[in-house]
Amino acid sequence: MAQKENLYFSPLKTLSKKAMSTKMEESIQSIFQLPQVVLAEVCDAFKPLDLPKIFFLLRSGKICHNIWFVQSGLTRHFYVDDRGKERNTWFTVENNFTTDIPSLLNQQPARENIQLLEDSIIYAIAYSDVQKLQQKHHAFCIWYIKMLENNYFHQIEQRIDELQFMNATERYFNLLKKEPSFSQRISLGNIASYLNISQETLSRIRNEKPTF
Amino acid sequence: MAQKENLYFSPLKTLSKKAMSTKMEESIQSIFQLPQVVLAEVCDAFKPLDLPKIFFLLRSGKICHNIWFVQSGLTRHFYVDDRGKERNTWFTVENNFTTDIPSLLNQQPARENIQLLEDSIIYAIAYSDVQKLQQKHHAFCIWYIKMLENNYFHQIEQRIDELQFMNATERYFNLLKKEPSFSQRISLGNIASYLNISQETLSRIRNEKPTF
DNA sequence: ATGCTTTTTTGATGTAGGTCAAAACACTTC
DNA sequence: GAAGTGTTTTGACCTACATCAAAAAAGCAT
Repeated sequence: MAQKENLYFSPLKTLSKKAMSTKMEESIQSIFQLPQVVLAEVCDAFKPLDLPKIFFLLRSGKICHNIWFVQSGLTRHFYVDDRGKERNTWFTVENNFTTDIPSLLNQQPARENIQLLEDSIIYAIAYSDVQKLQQKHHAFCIWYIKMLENNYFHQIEQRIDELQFMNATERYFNLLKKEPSFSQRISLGNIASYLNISQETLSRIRNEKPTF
Repeated sequence: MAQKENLYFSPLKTLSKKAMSTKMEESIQSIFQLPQVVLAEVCDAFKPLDLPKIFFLLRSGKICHNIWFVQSGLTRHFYVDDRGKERNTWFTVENNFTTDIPSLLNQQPARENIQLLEDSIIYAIAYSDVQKLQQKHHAFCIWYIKMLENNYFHQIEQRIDELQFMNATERYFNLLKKEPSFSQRISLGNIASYLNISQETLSRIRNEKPTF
């Protein structure tokens, strides 16, 4: 799974403000209705980026400074274990916020990499701006709490459940149910890694071959 | 693991306000320094309870209305799986906040039970009061965000890691390192359930007997 | 101390899913 | 279309840990 990643270490292309879609505004407002002034400020803090497949939003070892909103496209979060194997921990699909929590909150080097699996339109907000907005606007705090609660907690609690209480087959079909598009968009190997199943076993599950 | 739980279905004993320790105040202030007025209001919203071992803070099927602060004592979170087996999902030790997120946030029946493993002093705040405080005090929002971030995220991300990337032996020693007191305070069976290991295997791990 | 209950340990056996190696398939690119 | 690269499938074998059953130990009440 060696990537031609270095090709893409060019500076981020920035979309014009005008090209900034209202889709993100909608996403923001659907979480909690912000006053127009605050909304404008929040949107202004999010910088739109048009990025190619294979680009790294975050590299292991670097400190994470952003929260991202995936407007279109797909990311995978992974780290390299002590045996050199890439381990996927998360995918973020369009209309979701994402970041690396441990690195962001403690401003410490990230274990995770965040890489694009598809050409994507991403809005990035600096964590320093998030903190400023928190200080400045009470309404933003409320929005932020709800964003964490809806977006983050829910998903993460489910993930624990899957890992703790489902077997390989159940994990796979559970994922298919939640994210039907994944089987087309993400390679078997990447899905297997996320589900903590070997490629071979996932292949057998997919083809309903019993392990005999 | 049949409990004599019903013995304790008496109304909650409430401690006098005077008995309310400053320990919780300290815990609150250590997360984020609140203005005196706000702090007073927050403390006032937390009701102290002196509860016996085996008491249930939350029962599966009920809607969770509170966030709790464990001043002293210990809780276990568990649910009963489809085969009738109790599955521990979490322990909360003194000086930590706890609740059942899925039930609290969506005000839906809980899957989890939260039960005391020791006589405990618990401070309970109604979620409705949390929401009122959020609306009323900007500072409280900031405190709340930090509380979630420090308290919750960090622990929960670690939990995913343990489940996804560690084997049984690693999970056990990792827990011992993080919570050395657990081996004294919590029965082997309860620890095994939390670690998602059978009692027998955990017993062998503890006694360094290889599985042959 | 003497039961009685609950928890922990030990041993024997079973199985889900991992690992290794090779073949089959699917893509790009020339 | 052939060659090259990456991905998926297949088969043989292995291992970590579960399950079942029974014994031993530890907590309790009386």
